This record gives sequence, structure tokens and C-alpha cells, in this order.
Amino acid sequence: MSRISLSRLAGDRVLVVDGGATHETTRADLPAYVAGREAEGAEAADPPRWVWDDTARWYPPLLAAGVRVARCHDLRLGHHLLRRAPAVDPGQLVGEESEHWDRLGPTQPSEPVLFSGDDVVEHLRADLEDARQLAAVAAATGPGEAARLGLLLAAESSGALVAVEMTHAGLPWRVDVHERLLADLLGPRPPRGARPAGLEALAAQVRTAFAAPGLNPDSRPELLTALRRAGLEVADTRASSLRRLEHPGIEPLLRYKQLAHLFSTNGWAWIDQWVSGGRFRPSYQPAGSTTGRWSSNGGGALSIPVQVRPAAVADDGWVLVVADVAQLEPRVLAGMSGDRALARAARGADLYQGMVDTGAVASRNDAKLGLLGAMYGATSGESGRLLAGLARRYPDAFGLVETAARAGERGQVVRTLLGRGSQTLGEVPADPEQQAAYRRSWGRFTRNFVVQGTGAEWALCWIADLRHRLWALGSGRLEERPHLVFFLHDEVVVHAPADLAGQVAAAATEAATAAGALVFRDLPIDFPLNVSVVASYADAGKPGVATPG
DNA sequence: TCGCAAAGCGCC
DNA sequence: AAAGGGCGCTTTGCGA
Repeated sequence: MSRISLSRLAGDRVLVVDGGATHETTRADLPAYVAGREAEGAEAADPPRWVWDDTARWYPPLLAAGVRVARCHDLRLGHHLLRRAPAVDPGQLVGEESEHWDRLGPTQPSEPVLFSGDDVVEHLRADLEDARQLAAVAAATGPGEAARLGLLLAAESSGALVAVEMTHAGLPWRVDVHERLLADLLGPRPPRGARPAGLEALAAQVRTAFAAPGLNPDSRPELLTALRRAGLEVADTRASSLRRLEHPGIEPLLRYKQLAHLFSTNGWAWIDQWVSGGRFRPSYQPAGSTTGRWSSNGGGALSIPVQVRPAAVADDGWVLVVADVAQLEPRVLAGMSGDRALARAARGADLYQGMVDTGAVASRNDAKLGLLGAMYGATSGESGRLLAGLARRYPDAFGLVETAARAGERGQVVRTLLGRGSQTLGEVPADPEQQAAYRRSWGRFTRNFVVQGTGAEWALCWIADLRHRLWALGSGRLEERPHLVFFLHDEVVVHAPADLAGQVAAAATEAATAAGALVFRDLPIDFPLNVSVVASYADAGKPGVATPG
């Protein structure tokens, strides 16, 4: 496989290093060059791997020019990952310009790419950093570590490609449907700074019910005062607290809070800002979370509320294929711990039911409660009570999270299955009691880190594999073929021509199996998917069993 | 007047 | 029914 690195030089020149050969091109000529090498690679069934400082900077112009690449290596993500990887000697990453790579942050989508205050960072040599990263991986300590890290870097980089492609293609979004929904619930769009009529009417009801004529329901102190004056004892203004109260004003107040939230987070202003050309284009941040999960820094892609999902509608003649993994994290725990009993329970479509069927727990609810408690570090309540019994049934699985928790409490770094390391413990409080609480809290974090992080790795492998399968199903530009339009932790949405829906669904399932085999070689685990073929995202998962894991 | 923290709600 | 992990976003309230 050829590995071709690209670096920005002064002006609009680009340095291309292809093995031993070096030449220059320009930003304007780059798409044609990349397209040519991709075509050659496709013919030989061995596409090049493009090595660049930041996928979010190099890939958008290529896509805009109609050029899709098969694979890349994102040096920024790679550097960050390897610096924290316990199997890697950080000294391997030190060299010319390396301190700049240490400080490299994600590019902000709002930042104009051409303007940068730091000239050195703007012109880092990709080939030099690439050589260091390759050496660091090759020298990783421990059997199989280099291979696992290589897989992780490839998956992480592939995820970066997916992120840019999803922003490029966008999630199909029907503004007319969204606006009708808003109008039905809130009334017509109000002038800037004003409340919609629907909210104003509810606010009036609340004021009347609590005999508080001047009350602004958006103000927590004012609201608390009004509630107490009405004889209600309440510590805060959370909906869950309010729901416990008996008072005729509570119902309109809860309704007010719900609609006010919709208005401010996914109302007209949100549409103006994030939907264009019939597409919702959020900005994704691969590995934005310390566990390796993605985050998003614009548009709120991590929480497209159920309320507005009816507006996510496929184009005419197209469908949305929505696939999510049932109980991802418990399955990941089974795979990474090598726990045979839990793996056996994971064999069917419903892992929790599997635990009941093998006699480990009395009910499906107990299974869920107990496992979630183990992964999140519950200590008390119903969940805590179940832990001891489950720990005997699944010693390897429970042992793994328990070990991670103890390590975290001691201030040690923990790692995912493929080798991502956790950050180090922060400043520990001096007060003994506070210190103990802090350490326990950190232990809960590291306990969850190993499972959530490995789950993120499985998901990256899943979408990386799916991306290739989708590309092969069509022809033409990316957005003319079935393509990913949304990804969130354990769920994907593919926009596809209706006649390819069956093949897309099959591809998603095959990719899940492939990812399981890649990540959990020794103990392959089933990763059954719930797949829906729908016109609107809101209709996904309707007839199936909804059991987020 | 600005920036930040907390509250509160949404997603997995 | 709530608890336990990870996030983003908006508004409010407060201190500089």
C-alpha cells in the first residue's frame, strides 16, 4: 500500500511525499492528483493511505471537488492517541516540530481556515510526524500491541473521514415539517427576543395558578419563591422534582418548561443556523470525548430530540436505513473480558433475556439493572444489591471493571482493549474525606472508561467497514450512492436509494459482524442490530424492542 | 459589560 | 423509581 503524506507549504503549495519520492503541487491541483491516485489504487484493489495533519482541513475541499478517498491517517488524532497509549514510549514521538503536534487542537468549523496566527503550526511536516508515529507503533510493548494500535489508528482515521463526509452530505431535513411542528406546539414564529404565543399563554396560566402576576417562569429564583409561597416544599425547579408535587399549577408549568426547551434548543433559530439546502449539517468531533467517543461542537448532533425527528425525512425515492446495536456495552464487556458465561448470554438478540434464560437472574429488569450498575459503579439501591450475585456468575466480566475501578482509585491509568489510555488523575484534595470521595469518583470513571472506550472502538470499526460496503453499492459521487448521514455511539443512519434498502441493511449487519471479529478476535461476540427502513427518522425502531444498552 | 459557573434538559 | 458513566446547548445569575 502506498502511503502518501501531504503538507502545506508557503502560499498555496503542497508538499507530497510518496515513499522516497517528493514533489510539489498546489491546493488547486490537489483534487485532480488525489482523484488520479485513488483511481489507480481502486484498480489495483489497493488504495493509497493519505497522511495529513487534520482530516477536517484536507478532506472538505476534496469532497467539494467530488473526490472521495478510501483511507487516510489523521496525524493529529494519531499523535494525541499515541501520547496517552500505555503501550507506547512517549519518547518515540519526540523530534522536530513535535511540541507543535502536542498542542494541536481540533480546528473549529467557524474559524476561517486560511487565517492562522501560528505560522509553524500551519506548515508542519506530515512526513516527519508520520515516521515517528509508525516507529512508535512498531515499538509498542506487549504481544499484539502494535497490531491493536494499528487497527485503532486506522479506525480512528476512518471515523474522521466519515465525520467530514456526514457534514458534507448532511442529514436530510424538511424545514417545512419542522416549522409545522413548531407552529402546532408554539404558535407562529415570534419576533426576535419575544416568546411565542403558545408559551406566553402557558406562562399566563402558571401566573394565575400560583397567584404570581409578575412571575417569569424562566427565572429559577422567582419560580422557587412562587412555589414556596403556594405552600409547596421543593428544593429545586427540576421537572422531576416538580412532578412529585400536587398543585393545579404544576401541569401547565411542566408543559411550559418542555416547550420552552424546544423553543430555545431546536426552534426557528436552530433551523436558521444549522439547516441549509434541505440538510442538517452538524459538526462532528471524532474522539472529542476522552473515552474516544465522538462529540459534536455545533448543532447539537448528539441530541436530536425525539420531538423534532419527524423532520428528518429521506429524499423522494430514497429511504433512511436506521441501525442500532442492541446492548452494545454489555456485549463489549463480554468480549473484552473473555467472560464465557456472559458471552453465552450475549448469543441471542437480547442479552438481558439471555441472562434470565441461563438462570443468572430472576428477571430481565434485574439483569439490566445489575449490569448497568457494574459498568457505572453503582454502590447502593436495587442495583447494588444485585451486584454480588452477578459477580459470582460472571467473574471475568465483573473482575475486569472492578480492576479498572481499583486502578483508577490508586491514580493509575487504564486502557481500552485496542490501547487507548485514560488521562491521569487530576489534583487530589488534601482533606481525607474529600480525597476518598474524589478517588471513588475517579474509580467510577475508569471503570466506565474501559467499557465505553472499547465500545467506541467497536463502533468505529463498524462504521469504517460499513462505509466501504456502502461505497461499493453505488456509483458516482458520494451523495449519489448510499451514504452515512448520522452516527451516534451505537447507531447509524444511512441515506439510500429505496431499491438498495435491503442491501444497505445487510451491509450494516455484515459490518457489525466484521467489527466484532476484528476487535474481539479470541472470543467473537454477537452484535445483533435493530434495523429499520423508514422515510422519517421518527419512525425508526417503532415495532421493534427498544432497549438502549 | 463581559466571562464563567451552575442549573436544567436533551441524547447515548 | 432512582442510581452510576459520557457528552452539548441554552439561559440565568453572579462576580470581576
